[in-house]
Amino acid sequence: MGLLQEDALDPSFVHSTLCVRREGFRVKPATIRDVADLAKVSVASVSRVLTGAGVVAEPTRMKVLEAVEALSYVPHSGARSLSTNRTDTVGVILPDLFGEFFSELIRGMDLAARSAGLHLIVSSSHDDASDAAAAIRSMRGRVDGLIVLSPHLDAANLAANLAGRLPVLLMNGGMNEAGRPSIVVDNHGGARVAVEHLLSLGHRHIAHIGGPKGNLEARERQEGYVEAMRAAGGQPLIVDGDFTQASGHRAMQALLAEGVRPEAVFAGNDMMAVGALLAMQDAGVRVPDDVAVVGFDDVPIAALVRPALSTMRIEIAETGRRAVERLVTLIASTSDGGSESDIREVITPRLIVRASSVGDAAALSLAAPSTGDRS
Amino acid sequence: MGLLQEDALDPSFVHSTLCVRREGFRVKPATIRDVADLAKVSVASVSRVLTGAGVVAEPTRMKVLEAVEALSYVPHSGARSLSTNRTDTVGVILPDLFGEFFSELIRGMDLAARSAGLHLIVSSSHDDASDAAAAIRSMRGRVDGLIVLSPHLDAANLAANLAGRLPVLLMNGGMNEAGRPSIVVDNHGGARVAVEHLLSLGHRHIAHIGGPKGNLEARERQEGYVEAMRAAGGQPLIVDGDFTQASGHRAMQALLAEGVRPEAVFAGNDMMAVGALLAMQDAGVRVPDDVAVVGFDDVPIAALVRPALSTMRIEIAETGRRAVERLVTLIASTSDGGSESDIREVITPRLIVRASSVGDAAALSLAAPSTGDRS
DNA sequence: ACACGTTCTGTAATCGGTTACATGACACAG
DNA sequence: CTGTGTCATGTAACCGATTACAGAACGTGT
Repeated sequence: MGLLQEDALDPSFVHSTLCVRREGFRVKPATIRDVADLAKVSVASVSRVLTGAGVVAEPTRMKVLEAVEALSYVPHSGARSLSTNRTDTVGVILPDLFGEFFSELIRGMDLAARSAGLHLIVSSSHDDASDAAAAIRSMRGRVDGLIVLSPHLDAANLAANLAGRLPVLLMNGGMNEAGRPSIVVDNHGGARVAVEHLLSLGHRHIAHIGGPKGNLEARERQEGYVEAMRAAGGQPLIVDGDFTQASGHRAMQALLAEGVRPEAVFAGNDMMAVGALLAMQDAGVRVPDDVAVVGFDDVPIAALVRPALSTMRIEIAETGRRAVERLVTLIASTSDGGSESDIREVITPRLIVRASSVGDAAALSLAAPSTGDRS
Repeated sequence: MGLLQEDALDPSFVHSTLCVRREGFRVKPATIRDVADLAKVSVASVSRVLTGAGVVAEPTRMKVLEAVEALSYVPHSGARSLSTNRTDTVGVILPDLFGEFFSELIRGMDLAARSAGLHLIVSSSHDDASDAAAAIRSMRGRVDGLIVLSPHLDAANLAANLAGRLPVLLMNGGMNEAGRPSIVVDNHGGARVAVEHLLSLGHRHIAHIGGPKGNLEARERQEGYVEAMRAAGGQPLIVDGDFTQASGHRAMQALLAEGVRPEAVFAGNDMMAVGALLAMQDAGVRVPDDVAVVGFDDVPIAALVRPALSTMRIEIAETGRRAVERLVTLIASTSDGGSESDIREVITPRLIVRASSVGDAAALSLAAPSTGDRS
C-alpha cells in the first residue's frame, strides 16, 4: 500500500509466487516460508511478528505485514499446534444431540469456548461404550481437553481409554465417579424435591415416567422418586419411557388406557412431561385440576407449553459454560503443576412451579406466565 | 500376551519407556517412534501397519500391534493431518446457536459428518462480518472444508476472505449468491405460499411479524409477504421482531394494544409465531377462531404448542445432513479435477397446516395432532 | 556361483509452523 | 583500536506423523 520500499518487494517475484504455486487446478495457500521469501526475512522473524513473541524491529515488522497482506497468508493452525503442543480446541463427547437439553448445553459451551478463544469440536451419537471410546481416542492430537457426557460409560472404562493423557471433565456420569474432575447433577435430590412438591399439594397417588434403561441419570431420578414415595408411605408406580416426547405421550396413554388415573405425574425429563401433557389434553384430562405434572431439566419449551410445565430447573446453558470454564483451568493446571482441587461440582436443580402443578395463578407469585419465568 | 518372542520385547525397556517419559507430573503420550523402538522396527513399518497402506510381513505386524498395545499408543491426528494434508474435519460457521433452528441443523450435520467419518467443529455467535471472517481464517489448517451460514455477510466479502483456498458451502445466504456452491431456502416463495394459505381461508387483513433487520432470510420472507398481499389487493402491515419468541410476544402485544386485530398473522419464523400465540392467549384472543397464525421453519416445538402451529416446513436436520454431504463431494472434487456442477440447491418449504390456522380438525386430514405430524 | 526379481524394511525428506541458540551489527567505554 | 554488551535477525532442530526411495534378504533359474 505504498509503504513498500523498492527493494522490499520484487513485483515479478510477487507475481510468480502468487500464481505459480498451483497443483493441478487449485491454488496452494502460502506458507510462512513464502512470506519470509517475499519479505526477504527469515521464517523466524515472520513467526515473531505473527505470534507477537520476541522482539522485531519496526521496518522488519512492516515488511512482514506487507508480505502477509500480499499473499493473503493465513497461518496453518494444524502445523502451529504441532509445535506448540496446543490446539486451542476442546472436544465434547455426547451420547446424542437430540432434544433441547443437548442443544442448550452446546450453546453454553460454545459461548464459553468462544470467550476463551477456543474452538469446539463435537462428537455425538455414541450409543455404546466402545463407540464412545473410539471417539475419545480419535480426539488425540485434535484437542487440548475433553468434556465427556456419558450416561452409559462408567468412569473405569473411561479412565482405561484415556490413561493419563488428556484433561477430561466428566458430566452426567452419575454421582459415583471416583476422584475425577466432574460436574454432576443431583438427580436424586432433585427428584425428591419434585415428588415432595407434589406430595405437599396433597397428592398421594403419583406416577413416574422413567427414562431409558441404562441411563444413569434416569435411574437416579427414578430412585429419588421411589425413595420420596416410600418416605411418604405411597406406592410407586412406574411406566417406562426413553426421554423423548413421543415416549412420554405413549406412557401416559398407556396409563390412562389401563384406567389408571394418578393424581400427579412426575416425568423423568421435560420432553416426556410435555408428551404426557398432550396425551392428557387429547384424552380430556385436565391439567393440573385432574392430574398435576412435573418435569425435569427446564428446557426452554417447558415455559412455552400450556399449561406451562412445573419442573426441576437445571441452568443448562450455564452448566455447559461452567464445564468449559472448568476444563480450561484443568488444562492450565495440567500443564503447570497440577493441583486438582474441587474435583466434583454438584449442580442442584431448583424447583420451578408453573401452572402444570398449581392451577392457581396467584400461587405463582405473579410471574408472567406467557413469557415464562426464566430470568 | 504370550505371542511375544523373547527378543521382541525387552521387559526392562518396556518399563523404562512406560514410566520414564514424563515431564513434570504428566505422562507424555507415546509417539510412533516409541512404538517403533519397542517393537524393534522402523517408524515406517509402524505407520504401514496402522494406516493399512503398503505391505508388512505378518511377524512384523504382530510385533507392532503388541507394542501399540503395551504403550496404549494412539496416533496423533494433528501430526497425521500435517503430512496427509487432510484433517477429516469440517467446520461450521454460524451466526448464533440460539433456538431450535440451529440445533436441529447441527444435529443433521453431526449425523452426516459422523457417517462420513468426519469431525465437526462449530463456531458461532458471529454478529458482524469481520467477526465471522476472523473465524473463517482461524479454520485454516483445522478443517478440510467449511459450511458457512451467514445471513449478514455477502458472498463477495466472503470470497475475499477465503480466496481459492478451502472448499466452502454457503447456506442462508439469500438467493443472490453468485456461482458459489450453496444451499438456499426459497424464503420468498415460502412466504407467498404461507400468505396465500391465509388468503384462501378468507382472511384479508393479514399482519406480518418480521425478523431482524439486516437478516437476508427475514427480508426475503417479508418481501414474499408484501408481494402476496399486493397481489391480493391487500394492505401490508408489518411489525418488527428479531426471530426470538419474546419479540413475537411483544410484537403481538403491541398490535393488540393499538387496537389492531388482524384476521391472521404470518410470522417470520416459528419462535415468533409461538410468542404471538401466547400473547393472544393472554389477551383472550382465540386462535384460530379470532386470528389465524402461520409460522416458518417447522421447528420441533411448532407441533407441540396448542393450538399446534401451521408453518412452512423446512426439513432442518435433513438440510444440515445434505449440506455436509455436498461439502464432502465438494472436498473430493476439489482434490481431484474439480467439476462444479449443481452449484446451487434450493430448498422449497412445504406448507404444514395445523390447528393454528384451521380450527376444524377434520380438515387436518386426520393427522394425530398430539404427536405432531412430522414423519 | 551369479544375476535377477520379489518382498519386505529402513532412512530420510516432508508437511508448516515455533523457538533455542548462534551470529552479526552496532554503540560505547576504556 | 579493541573489548563488551545490547539488540535484531537468521539457522536449524523439533513437534509426530506419512511416504518416496534405497537397500537388504531371500529364492530361483541358468
